[in-house]
Amino acid sequence: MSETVEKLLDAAEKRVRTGGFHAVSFRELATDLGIKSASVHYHFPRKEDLAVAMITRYAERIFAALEIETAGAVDAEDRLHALARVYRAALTSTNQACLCGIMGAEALGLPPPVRKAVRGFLDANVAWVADALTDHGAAEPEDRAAALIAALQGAMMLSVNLGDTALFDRIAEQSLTAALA
Amino acid sequence: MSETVEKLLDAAEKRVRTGGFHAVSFRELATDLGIKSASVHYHFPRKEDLAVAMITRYAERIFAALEIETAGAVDAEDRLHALARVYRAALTSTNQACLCGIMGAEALGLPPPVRKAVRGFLDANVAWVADALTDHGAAEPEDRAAALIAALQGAMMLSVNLGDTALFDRIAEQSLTAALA
DNA sequence: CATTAACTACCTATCGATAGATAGATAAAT
DNA sequence: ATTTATCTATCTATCGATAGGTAGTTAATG
Repeated sequence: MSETVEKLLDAAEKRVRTGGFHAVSFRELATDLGIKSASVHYHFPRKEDLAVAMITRYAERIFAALEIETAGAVDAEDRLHALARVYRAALTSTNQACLCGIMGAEALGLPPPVRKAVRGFLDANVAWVADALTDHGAAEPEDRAAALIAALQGAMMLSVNLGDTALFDRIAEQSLTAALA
Repeated sequence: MSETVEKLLDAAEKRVRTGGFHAVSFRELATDLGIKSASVHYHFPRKEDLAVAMITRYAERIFAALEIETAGAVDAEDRLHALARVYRAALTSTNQACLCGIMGAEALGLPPPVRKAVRGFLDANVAWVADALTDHGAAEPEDRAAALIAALQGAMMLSVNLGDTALFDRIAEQSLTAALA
């Protein structure tokens, strides 16, 4: 992936996480990089191409971070705490919620390929947690996993809106305990 | 409130809950009602005026529904179940998530008055739950209330994205149990 | 009662800005 | 010579917003 593409995805992600998919324009991204909007179209013909690439990269980054954070983790509790740390890092680094939490909120208004990519990310997250909970011997691991992801995504949204980053940690702690009970 | 204003707010709410604040235009709303966009500006000079009115009406509707659903409810469990029913009705009536959950996701890109209104709604919801949990004698009722609202909001987002409305119910049941534990 | 004033709810017409997108040229690198 | 990455220039469509006008209703005044 070229440097320009990386910078474009950086700029786009920042803007989407600020105001959503429809709050981003090719001209703004071009200005961010000091190029022309036509040049952005060279790298991403349509806006949905940009969005899908952005989500793909985001997903890879999150799961790579999960890989690192779970190094040496054996039991489900450690693995879920690793997940909370990864989510927390995504939240606190820029004080913005999860990219796919935000695009998930506007899902019904997204171009189908973008919506599909968002769903893929959310599905993969739920499956990852369900895996851990299955190892833990929890009852109905799929539903518990969905509940945990919902709580963490909601916690990010709430923390941003109430201007209380630490709130995420307090919610995460409760939700993890509930998931493992 | 005039009939036209009501219809405008209906149309706007439907569209915001589909794609967010930035996915709504005065022209589309005008077309929905069979009038001209200039006439929409007559009722709501700026877009943020429309959004704030929409949130205000939404909040009133939700809290009125809560009032009805909690009729006769004494203990916290019944009151929280009433909350879940109200949220569920908001979700299943149009298969769209909470208006303020969606606008909360794009909070950082909203005009300040709109962001403030969204925050007010979320704050009021947390406070309502905290009230019930305080009566219930729960430890740290504020944090538990925030966790429940986060879970319910996240559950709506997840249910819409995964195309599984019943998932909301399963997450809500778990979250309510955790909040009351 | 008749007239005037004010108000409501729309209209036509238009503004400058911006949206996503495309064609074709240019210059450098492989 | 081909590919890559950018440019200039432009297109159509739409954006939020404003100015100014027109019926129809209501309220106040003489």
